Amino acid sequence: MDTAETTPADVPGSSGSGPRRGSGRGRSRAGGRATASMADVARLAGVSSQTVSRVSNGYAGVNEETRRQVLAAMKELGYRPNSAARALKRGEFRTIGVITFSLATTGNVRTLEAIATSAAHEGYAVTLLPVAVPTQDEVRGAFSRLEELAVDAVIVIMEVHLLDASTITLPPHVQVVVVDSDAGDHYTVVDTDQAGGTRAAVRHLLDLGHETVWHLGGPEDSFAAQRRTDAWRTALTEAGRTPPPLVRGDWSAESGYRAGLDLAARDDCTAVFAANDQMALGLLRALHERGRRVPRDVSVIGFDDIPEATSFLPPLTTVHQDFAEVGRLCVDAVLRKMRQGGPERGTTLVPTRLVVRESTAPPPGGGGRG
Amino acid sequence: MDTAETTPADVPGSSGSGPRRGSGRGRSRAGGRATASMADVARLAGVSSQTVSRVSNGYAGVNEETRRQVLAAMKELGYRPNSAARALKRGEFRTIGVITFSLATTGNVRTLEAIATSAAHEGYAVTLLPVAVPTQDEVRGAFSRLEELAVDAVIVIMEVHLLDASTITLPPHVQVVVVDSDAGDHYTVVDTDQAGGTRAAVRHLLDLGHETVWHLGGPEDSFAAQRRTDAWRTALTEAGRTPPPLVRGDWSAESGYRAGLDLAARDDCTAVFAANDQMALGLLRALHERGRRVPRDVSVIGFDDIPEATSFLPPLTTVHQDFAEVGRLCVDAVLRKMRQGGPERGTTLVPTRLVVRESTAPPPGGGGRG
DNA sequence: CGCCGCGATGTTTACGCAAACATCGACCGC
DNA sequence: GCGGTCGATGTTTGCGTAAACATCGCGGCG
Repeated sequence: MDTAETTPADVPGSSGSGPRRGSGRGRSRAGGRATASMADVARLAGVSSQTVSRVSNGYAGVNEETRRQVLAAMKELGYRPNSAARALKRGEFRTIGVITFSLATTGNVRTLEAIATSAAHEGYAVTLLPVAVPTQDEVRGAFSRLEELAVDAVIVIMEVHLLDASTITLPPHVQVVVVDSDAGDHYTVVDTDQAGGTRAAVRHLLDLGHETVWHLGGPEDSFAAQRRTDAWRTALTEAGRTPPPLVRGDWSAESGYRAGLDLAARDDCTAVFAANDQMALGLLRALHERGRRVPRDVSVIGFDDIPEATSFLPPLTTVHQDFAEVGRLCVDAVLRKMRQGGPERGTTLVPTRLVVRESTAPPPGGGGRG
Repeated sequence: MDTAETTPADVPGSSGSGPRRGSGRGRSRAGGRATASMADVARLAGVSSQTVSRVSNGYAGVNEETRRQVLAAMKELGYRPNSAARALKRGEFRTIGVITFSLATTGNVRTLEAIATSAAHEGYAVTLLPVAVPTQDEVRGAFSRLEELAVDAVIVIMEVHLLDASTITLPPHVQVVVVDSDAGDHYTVVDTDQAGGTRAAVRHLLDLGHETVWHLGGPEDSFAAQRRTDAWRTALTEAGRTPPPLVRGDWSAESGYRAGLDLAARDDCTAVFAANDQMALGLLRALHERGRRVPRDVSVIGFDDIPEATSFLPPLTTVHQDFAEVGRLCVDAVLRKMRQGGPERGTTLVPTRLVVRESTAPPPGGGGRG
């Protein structure tokens, strides 16, 4: 409407003057006019398309006056660079693929969010690739889909025995960074310092005077869970205590509840370290139902520090993980690898810290050594 | 006529054996060989690149023997179609962009997950576009970034007064579907039946004998929250009850806790409908701290049915939303719009249902009408 | 005074793929 | 047996962009 004066003929895209594409060529998708191309802009601005390209990419060596005209033409036509053509020409997509098995856990989601934000900041888009079932086949399938997909690099957020290098072929130029895995030897890995967090949690309980610490571990096939379990055992052993039998859940609150029912029945259980906050929640419920008060009778520590942890009954002492930092580092690492081309193996650890709230206290008997 | 004999000149695209790309032309990124193109495959298989294309796209009309040879050549060279070239040629990217403000709420995440899964199923990729701050500017920015991005359609998961049609320009061919918004008049909207769920919740409490139902609402700028609040008020009014003053939170458990502290102080408050489960969790804690037992003294209902709701103290009665279905329908709708080109306004509602657990009971006095 | 260099711009070309069209041989029916 | 047809394959072309190279005009300098 504001372009009322514009004579129909001098808006090129549509029939300009020559029989360019007027015939309905191009993709006149869905009844709408196709988008303007550089050539359209060039014609309107009275320059060559190469000059439009130069302006579009912010090159030096374009006369200020010319630049202004081109920009005006772009605006008038609503020109947007065609990213497919760009990608084809440049040989890169400016896109990072993220493969993830589940978005059910806080950690994965927060990491993903941070990745997306960091990537956007760097001018990269993020393509999400969900893997329905975490089987090797599925993962392999995801990777091969990803190859055809328009991505320059991949970040894998996943427990990964599934990531078997021998079965997965990636185009040589696609760099990979893995979160939360044991794949340290073959890949670049970014993770939180789970061992450190676990140690801090166990120490905290021991310092409060507990004889030992029980552990409600995560599923067997999770390396994160395994690492927490290992660290728990080590911390206990180092302190000269005997690790009680391991109790396992599957990350869900429900499984924590079931395990908690057992734990509640044992009088010698005065302190439990749960491998995540959800299970701690279920545990809390079980203990409550069985009349074991927290923290008076039993102390509980979680892992993750989900926002709701402050509202548990009682507010949960837990190990905080900085997922935002993990996401950021992933993007950094993968971009660095892309630019340098180097393999750059090894693991980057993001510190964790213990957040003490109200679910831990000295043991009932004569705790606190006094 | 096959590879070896091919005179350099007769395979134009890449000059047969000349200084093709070996010299580091093309994108010899990261030290690796560039990927094989159709022409490479064609040469190896001794066919034209068009035939390779036909095989690659599963066209009929290719001799079985030829097809086998082409497939073998593809395999040998590790050929992967270049999606940029494909997109350029076809004029579509096979990608759906998802704009979302936050991945902090269960609903958004679950919806996103379902979208990604459905999209993958349809052969579409999902590009994630996070919007840091939910201001109109930010949203507009996201949209314009999205335009340059390689997407054919957009799904917006967002509370959206921010989605002001007048300020947002989209390429005409990019279809939009909105989740969780009031934008019904201007956009295609998919949402859960929040009013229905709310009504069910209020009815349930009334049926148990409560005189009225208090409401812990979500933030003012959320339409989802607003709709739940409206429906609560309506349900109460229809039943001839007087809606008590509205109490507001911000979706977080912490805010539920704060509000709960107030609510706990009122003896006339025997039933609360919280606008989401997180706030209900905080509410539960506040009530517990103040010695008001749930459900004996006060009944509580949430909204969402997050997995942890079963492990609250007590297990939470709540309104279940089928986010997976929402995601699926979004993809369906947006794909349908793309193919038909139609505007197709209107709202699709996914049913919700009340899940009764242990946080609701007749009121303390002489509830249950007897 | 003609040539060089340089800044500004235009022209050509190729990225990889797939429609559109061309070709080519075999087989059919009359 | 010859035009027609059909299945299988090849050739040309162009999508929108940007690198590489070409051109053009101008001012300075030997």
